[in-house]
Amino acid sequence: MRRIRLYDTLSRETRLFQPLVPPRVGMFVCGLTPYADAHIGHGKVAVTFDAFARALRRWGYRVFYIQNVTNIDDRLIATGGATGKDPLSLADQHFAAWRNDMDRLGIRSVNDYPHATDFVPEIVAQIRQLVDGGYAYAANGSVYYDVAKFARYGELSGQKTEALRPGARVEPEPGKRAPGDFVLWKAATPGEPTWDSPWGPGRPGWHIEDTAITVRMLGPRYDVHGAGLDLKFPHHEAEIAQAEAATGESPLVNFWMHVGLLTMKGEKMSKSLGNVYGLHEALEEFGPEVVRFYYLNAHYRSPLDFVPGISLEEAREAYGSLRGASDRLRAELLAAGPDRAGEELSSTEVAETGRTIEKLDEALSEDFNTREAIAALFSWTGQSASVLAKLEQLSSESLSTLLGPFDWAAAVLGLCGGIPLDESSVVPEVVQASLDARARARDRGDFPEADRIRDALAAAGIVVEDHGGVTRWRLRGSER
RNA sequence: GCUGAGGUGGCAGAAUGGUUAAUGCGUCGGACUGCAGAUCCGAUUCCUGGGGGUUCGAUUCCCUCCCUCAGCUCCA
Repeated sequence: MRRIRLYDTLSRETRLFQPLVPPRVGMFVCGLTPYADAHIGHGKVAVTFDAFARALRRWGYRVFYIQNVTNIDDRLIATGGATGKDPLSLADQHFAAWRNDMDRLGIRSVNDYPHATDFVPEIVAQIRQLVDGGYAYAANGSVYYDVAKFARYGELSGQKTEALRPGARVEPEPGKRAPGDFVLWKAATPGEPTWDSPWGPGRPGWHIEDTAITVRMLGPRYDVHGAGLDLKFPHHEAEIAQAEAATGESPLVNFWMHVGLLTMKGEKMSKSLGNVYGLHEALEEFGPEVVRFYYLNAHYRSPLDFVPGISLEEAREAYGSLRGASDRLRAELLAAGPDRAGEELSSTEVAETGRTIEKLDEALSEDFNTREAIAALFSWTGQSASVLAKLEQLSSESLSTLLGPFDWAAAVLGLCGGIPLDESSVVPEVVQASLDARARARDRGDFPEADRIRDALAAAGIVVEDHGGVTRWRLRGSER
């Protein structure tokens, strides 16, 4: 098992990663409230932890990764009410769309998506523990967490409850003992979905589902909790307070991993600002790998500023050269078959390739530095340029060796994988007929006609390139 | 105001108490092309927010100031 160091937000230090029960790793990532479609900020979190889980698994850890779905919540009820839809089926719809986008993004690591409403008995049981333990109190059919009873409340975020800006957005609900207390169980309001509880009909508060789920599925303590930085307070603070008070065990989480937020031209994305860029649109326009590359090309804890019309375009340019090299390599190996004889790599080249793979693992072992790994991939392709330029002379074995770093990238980062060219959508014979016409035009020196044909093909998304005496074509955006 | 994360070349973005501070994009040359693209070769050697301090040596450690973003009970 590889030695990994990880930054933990709670202790504010980078420490050796030691799972509670190696090689198993329990991992929980705050999921979604499916009241709207995923945006590119959600994609960043998803890709970060997808790649992180892939890396751990590559290193021999047995990762159990779950992501919750808050399918009952104020926003769902509000959105449902506005559109005349049942909140639960609204949640199902959006969750289905979310899953489609995540599949397209290449998210493969999540083992399960537990839904809040499937854990109501666990939620009620945990609230009861908190009430019995004196950490929570009932009022007007609701139950609140008494923040003052949990001494470490605020430790994760460095907040002191008494220092919170008074009155800001703290609802001065009747029944609350202190403004900072948060709701565990919300008394029923007519027309909303409700469940029975010892305190009367109602529904779960926002924070409680996570700990009900994790205690049940991962145990009272687990290894990794991930989410966007914006959830640190109050949500994660509440999770700690709930779980640790309910189970009596501490710490709830070994490593808190908070992902730097993605901003839009320097500002937070939000519906009220009207600057939300949908993940679906990004995938449509740039394809999954460019989007993944964009996220992974920065450290996960750094904030990332998204500028429409620039950020993903730059990512496409940068990623294109890596993708191009891996495509050529994979295509050549496919053409060569497994047993082609040919030039062998020098021992230096073999060693460099092996060392590159080692560098990739090392980069991710030090606080999951994907940017460093990508830099190593670029360096290696740069160094190997002369070899990569004469692939048709190499043996199959040499080609396989050279594929090593790209196979690593495919497995862990979800980049530079199998050839995704969707050539079935064009008819090769038709393209070839055009190319033949162009070749005849070039032969007789009619370059305006040759260029007209090339431009027409380009307009259809088919890029024509002359390599020495050979003309090749490919679909534009072969990274898709 | 309080809490947290940041400030690195034209841009994006790593790293480190010590050889020329990665890598990529862009730009500029060259090779190859009818031209272009792709690819290859080379250049872009005076970039670490300001000011102090510790040190033989600071971008890194300490203090201080300035600026940006986020959180302060909807948020990934």
